Amino acid sequence: MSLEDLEDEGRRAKPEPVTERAGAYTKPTLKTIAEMTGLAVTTVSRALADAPQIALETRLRVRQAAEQIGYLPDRAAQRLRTGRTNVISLILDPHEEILGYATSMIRGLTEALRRTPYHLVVTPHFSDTPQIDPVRHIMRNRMADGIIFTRTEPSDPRVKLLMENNFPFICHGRTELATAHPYVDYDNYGFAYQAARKLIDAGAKKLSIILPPERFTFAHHMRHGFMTAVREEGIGFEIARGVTLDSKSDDIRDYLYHRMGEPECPDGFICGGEVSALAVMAAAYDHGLALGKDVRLVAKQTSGLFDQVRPRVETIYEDLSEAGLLMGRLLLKRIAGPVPVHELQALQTV
Amino acid sequence: MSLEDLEDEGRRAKPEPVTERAGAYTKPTLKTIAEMTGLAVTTVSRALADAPQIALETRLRVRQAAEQIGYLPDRAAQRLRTGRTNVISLILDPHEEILGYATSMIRGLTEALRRTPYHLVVTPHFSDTPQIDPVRHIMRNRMADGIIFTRTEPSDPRVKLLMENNFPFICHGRTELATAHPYVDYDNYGFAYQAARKLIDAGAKKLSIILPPERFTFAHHMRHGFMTAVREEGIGFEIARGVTLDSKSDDIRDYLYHRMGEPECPDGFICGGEVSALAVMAAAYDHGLALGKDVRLVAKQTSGLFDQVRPRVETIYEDLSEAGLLMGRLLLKRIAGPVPVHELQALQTV
DNA sequence: ATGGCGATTTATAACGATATAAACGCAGTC
DNA sequence: GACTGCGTTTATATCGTTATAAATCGCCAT
Repeated sequence: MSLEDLEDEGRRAKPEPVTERAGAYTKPTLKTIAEMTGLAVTTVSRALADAPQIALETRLRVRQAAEQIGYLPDRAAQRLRTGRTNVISLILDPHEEILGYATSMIRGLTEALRRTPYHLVVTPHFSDTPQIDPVRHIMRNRMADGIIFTRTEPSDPRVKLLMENNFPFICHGRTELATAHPYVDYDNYGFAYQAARKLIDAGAKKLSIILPPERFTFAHHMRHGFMTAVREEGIGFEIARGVTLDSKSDDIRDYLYHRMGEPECPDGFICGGEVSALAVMAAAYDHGLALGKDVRLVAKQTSGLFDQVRPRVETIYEDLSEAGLLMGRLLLKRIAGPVPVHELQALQTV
Repeated sequence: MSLEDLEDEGRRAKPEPVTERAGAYTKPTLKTIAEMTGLAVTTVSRALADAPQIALETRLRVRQAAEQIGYLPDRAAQRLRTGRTNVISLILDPHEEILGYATSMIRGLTEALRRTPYHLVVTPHFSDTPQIDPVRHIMRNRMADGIIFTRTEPSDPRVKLLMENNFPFICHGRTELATAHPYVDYDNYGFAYQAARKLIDAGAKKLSIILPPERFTFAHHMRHGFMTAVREEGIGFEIARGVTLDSKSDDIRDYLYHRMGEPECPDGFICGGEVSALAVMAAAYDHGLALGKDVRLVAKQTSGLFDQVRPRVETIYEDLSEAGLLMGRLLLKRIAGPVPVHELQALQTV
């Protein structure tokens, strides 16, 4: 159905074109349908909501009329009246350079929101203000029906605030709070554990891991998995000092280059991110060290990037797109009504 | 100011707590301020709009009261009344795997929208429906005040539709339409031209370029820049057949691997994307060809990725974050009022 | 006929903001 | 004292939707 058809329908429906400018396209509303069918606006509204008090025949007639003129409810009006926004807010730190991290998640989220009335609004969180500000803002001003955020901390104030106010949300990552809360997380313990075992199996004698910043819960998970593996094997290890996965990639490379020139340097590296893995490779290359022989590497893979990286690097995959999908689905479920918390938790395994 | 303070203010303002549940936080509205100041709702509205008919003293008093209770206008109500949505819609194809492409642009966009009342809404366009659908939908249902989209085509129907309806938009990339339209674009002609010259200067004897899909305008620009350079130098060349920058990276690598095993293979490659550049490197590696000696490469860089890639690769930078910033600024300017089209065009130079 | 009942439809008010036109108070003028 | 004009404030209506209560209808029992 073309735009022109719709205009025609709109005009035909209005018997008295009083103030209507010729050719002006007027958006169909409930009133339009009411005039078409000779019913009251209220009836049309109820009919479209499929209320059982409205005669079945009327409901069908109304639905048909609505379809004919391509009626879509006005979101602003619905929102004003009902208080529901039909918006899911994704809080993103636009300074995060994390390669494709957000993109993958957005892909999964939009997939989950497909064919629902929900829109995805990206709410930036600029790091010069407290993390909790956008959350408070969204809650206080009813900017969304649900919130999604990432980079969860052990005693994350955002989680506390949202739980206290019973506001629907899903976060990427877990807290260490006593009360259970909704989340989608990746098993970073398992990642680090498996990565360490792979390196050991391949013959590495001393392991090193570059961790996320300490303030994030998943840094602890990774460390724990790493420590468990090295302790089990009684192998040498160290944890990269002064740099994290959030450091500028040049800084990571500089650190590694420096470290590789020192005695007792590790020969097995674990990287929780693709860019830092490339930095390891660059540092080794600049030292003339052979990857897979002098130095070994296991990286977390979140995109197709490492399929093209040579020499080939062992990777463990984290599906961020699926994480987004899960977060979207769980959030919609939570918004629809009260759900036991454990049904709103998902852990992606290695 | 804490949430509790706000509640207190809210209650203090209401002299008769009739239906108000104790402790329930009620969002401040114009009415709240009206009751606080003893003015009419209309006056408060006009005062906050800084209308000159309202006495300066009143304006100040109202503004102070608003600040005190942390008043923020209800977007749904404003939208319903004024028809303005305060929303910028970014149309994204969530199936695009383009690494960080969207993220960079979103970063720039959110920066441009910062401290404005505008929100960024990501509108997915699933490739199983016509490209124009989301545009039409946004226009017909007034879902946004302005639209941003990417991957512009020579006679892009989206541009036509938006121009016909005088709807504010900026697209990333240009059309070849007769009528000028707003855009932000990167000089891909210059990119390909410079890339070719770099390769020739480095001693390459036969050049190859991997182009974007033909339907996008920037594919033509790239080809043109490429052809101009090779013609000027009278050097051998070819254009990758059967694969584009949108192909799966494995397919690109397979194509290149195959090509590198044939006679008269190019020894200089131009890649308009980071993943495809890695694919070139992988193919060369798998053949045992030395990069920078047997095979040369110039890549377009849109992230910090290639700073860590070894051996070092010559790159030309495209600032997508800046593109997003520009698009945001220009769109806001356009929304604010009519602007000559040439003031809404920006070309990022190489 | 009268009342009551179930099934269906409708009128009214409200959400929170703003555009429009009207009203108000107070000066100065005739 | 009535009139005009100015600066300021306010009442009213409206955007499109929906929750609530009220109204209408036919039909059956009284």
